[in-house]
Amino acid sequence: MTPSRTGSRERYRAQVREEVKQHAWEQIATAGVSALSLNAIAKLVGMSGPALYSYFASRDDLITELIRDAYRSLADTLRAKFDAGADISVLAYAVRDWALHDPQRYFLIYGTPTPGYQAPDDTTAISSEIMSVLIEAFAAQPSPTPATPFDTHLETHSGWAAGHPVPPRTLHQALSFWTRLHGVLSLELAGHFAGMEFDPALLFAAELETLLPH
Amino acid sequence: MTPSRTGSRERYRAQVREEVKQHAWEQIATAGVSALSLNAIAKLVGMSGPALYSYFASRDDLITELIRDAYRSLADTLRAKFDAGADISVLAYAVRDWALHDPQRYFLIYGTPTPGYQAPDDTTAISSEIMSVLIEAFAAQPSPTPATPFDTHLETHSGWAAGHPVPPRTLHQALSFWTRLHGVLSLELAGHFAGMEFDPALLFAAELETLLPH
DNA sequence: TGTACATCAGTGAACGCGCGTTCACTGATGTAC
DNA sequence: TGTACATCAGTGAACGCGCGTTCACTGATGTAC
Repeated sequence: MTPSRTGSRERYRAQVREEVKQHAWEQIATAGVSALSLNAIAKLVGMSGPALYSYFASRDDLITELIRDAYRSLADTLRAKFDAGADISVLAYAVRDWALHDPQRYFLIYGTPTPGYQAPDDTTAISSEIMSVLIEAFAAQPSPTPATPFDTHLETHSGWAAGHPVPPRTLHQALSFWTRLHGVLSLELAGHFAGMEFDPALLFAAELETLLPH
Repeated sequence: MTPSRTGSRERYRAQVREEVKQHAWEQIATAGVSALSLNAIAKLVGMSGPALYSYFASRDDLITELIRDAYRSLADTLRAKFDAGADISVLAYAVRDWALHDPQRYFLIYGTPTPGYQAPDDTTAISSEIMSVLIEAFAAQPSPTPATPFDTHLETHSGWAAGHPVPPRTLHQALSFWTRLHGVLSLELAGHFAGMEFDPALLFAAELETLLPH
């Protein structure tokens, strides 16, 4: 009500944008990103199709923003946990929870890439924020695992981790954390373990175990 | 020419079906499965849109057949290699080559699932054929790695591998083979290592190494 | 070898749909004096 | 407190598009006597 100096219109705009995104996520969860339709969302929000164009420049623009938000959400989650003292194991389960909470959001980031789609710069920046947390977390724990040829390779190919003066072994651990957990999670979420009676959570735990000092 | 007893019309039909699939794969490789269009394919094949309906019942039907073919191709590749004496390491690189050869085919199987899509029974059968080869391959090599809690869990949850009287440890190895290699491959193919200078092939090799007796 | 018939591949028109997006315009909301 | 003006959210009509799919029909191909 009180038309504040910072603009009540702006607050309203932000609110509508959020509501649109909310419905967009629901559509993605229900039928996948390819079924996302601006007109359908508009109807759900209670507006006419064209009205959305004053909130988002285009359909692709909306999707890009959802991707950005997804990266941000994961990065912030991990950063917060780590700052609160979480170790590798806790971070692993944070990733797992995050993924299980909304599988299609997970796949929007880590699933099938659209050929030709070029991610904006800032999402790759957020992506490397995630790597940073992992590297810091591994740097903070003992690393008894022996060095491999890949570690030697990393000695001369670690410019991407320049901000982190850690041994290659640590970078390798962060990469393996990422790939191993993604391996279990994405197959689980995609239903590839259906028909096998085992509990995916235990396979996840077993993979995590391989990443910890024993 | 010689109208044979087995039917030259049938041979022709099979030929057209193959040609249609060929173009379908090209479309998928170029713009992803969601961009696959029957009318566009028909044009490429030199026919009218509706003509395809005597070859495939529907668009979904065509896609399902492509999925089936993809599974078949991977299963046959691995089975052939194994029968020719391949060990775990060779099988791993066979998977990698298969994936790199046509990333979108790989993602059609192992990528983002379409919510609500129910895979036909025979594809899950082929999928378990793939697991069979892996289990047999691990059963044929020494397994010095120590047992884990997940192995104990598998003792009572391995009905899905009933055809293979092997210790749970072997099943676990086959599962880890699958998840670890998929982890590296799918992130690599999706471009998530872009910007990092290391060679994904070496990370793949390092992950493979963890699966071998050392 | 030739004719009569059945089969079937492919066409073209049509249906209905929903999509993204543009544009000119209306009515309400906030701002300034 | 009241009026005059600028801003801006949202509408409705329209454009053009391509999609999957159906249907009645034509012309060619193969089959049987």
